[in-house]
Amino acid sequence: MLFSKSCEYALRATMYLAQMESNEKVGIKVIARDLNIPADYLNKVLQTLVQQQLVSSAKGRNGGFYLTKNELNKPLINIVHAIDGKEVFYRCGLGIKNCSSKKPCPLHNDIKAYRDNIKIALSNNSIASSRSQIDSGEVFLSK
Amino acid sequence: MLFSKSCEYALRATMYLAQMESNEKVGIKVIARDLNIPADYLNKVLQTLVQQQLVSSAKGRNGGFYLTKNELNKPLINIVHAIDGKEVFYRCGLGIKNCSSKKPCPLHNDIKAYRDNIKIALSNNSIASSRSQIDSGEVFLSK
DNA sequence: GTGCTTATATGATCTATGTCATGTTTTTTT
DNA sequence: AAAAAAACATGACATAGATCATATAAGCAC
Repeated sequence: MLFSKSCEYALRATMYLAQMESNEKVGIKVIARDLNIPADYLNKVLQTLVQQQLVSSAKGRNGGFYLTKNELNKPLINIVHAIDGKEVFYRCGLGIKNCSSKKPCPLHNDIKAYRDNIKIALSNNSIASSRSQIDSGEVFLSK
Repeated sequence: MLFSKSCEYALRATMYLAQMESNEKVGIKVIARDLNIPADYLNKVLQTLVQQQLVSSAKGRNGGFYLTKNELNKPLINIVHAIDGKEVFYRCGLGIKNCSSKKPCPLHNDIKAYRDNIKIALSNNSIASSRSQIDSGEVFLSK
């Protein structure tokens, strides 16, 4: 439970969109079905991403969600920041207010080391970079 | 937010009790004040630990919570298992049902490494082991 | 044994998160 | 221009987690 459910949905949907051909729009129902996520809820999450200009959308017939080239090149961590904020990577694992590297809690170093790891991975990998991994069957977004 | 708040409280309270002299009982109000946790809520959490025989308690005047030698030697991970269950260490970071090492999600490997390490640290360190670190001022449980 | 102090048990309330439902606006098609 | 299809916006509802509150039971001191 590192990320909120909204954030998990956001990451999966974004990676899903990254698999599409450039500018191919996908309707919310299709995304929701493919990823096994409640459509109305995912809709709400994606709206937030659209507002933050991390995902694009088009209304009307044949409309849907899609990623521009510019958006594809943004790091995945932007999605996390948009939904869960930056705090997820810094909050003390024991909930201690003044926990820091100078005054660490007993779990601080272990938790920091590996949270940093995820943070770096999400910062270095663009949204687009997940595409090749998924295409090759190396990793999966659903069964 | 790796652990639930209840679990954070449980870990902190247990480490706190580990600092006491053998068999010294501490009332809930004192623990709650020192750790800056709502007393009634912490009370509930500690009751669970008592039921699971991870913490001991005594009723009546001069009663309170304490740790036996046997309890001091148990690994910290028992606390996590008692409150949050074993699942915390295994649930997919993107909430994908069938995520596994054989069919990993894009974040699987990064998250796995992160959590395994914490799991190992909590498994290898006994409740008592936190005492020396805290005594020496190396780590802290509150400001 | 009486009274006080403490844990124990239970449940009510609050809050945040997640889900569902409805209506509105925009765009395309005919 | 009308109709349909889609995102957009808003709010109601459900659930779980966290907090607060009250009553009960057990043990100690005198």
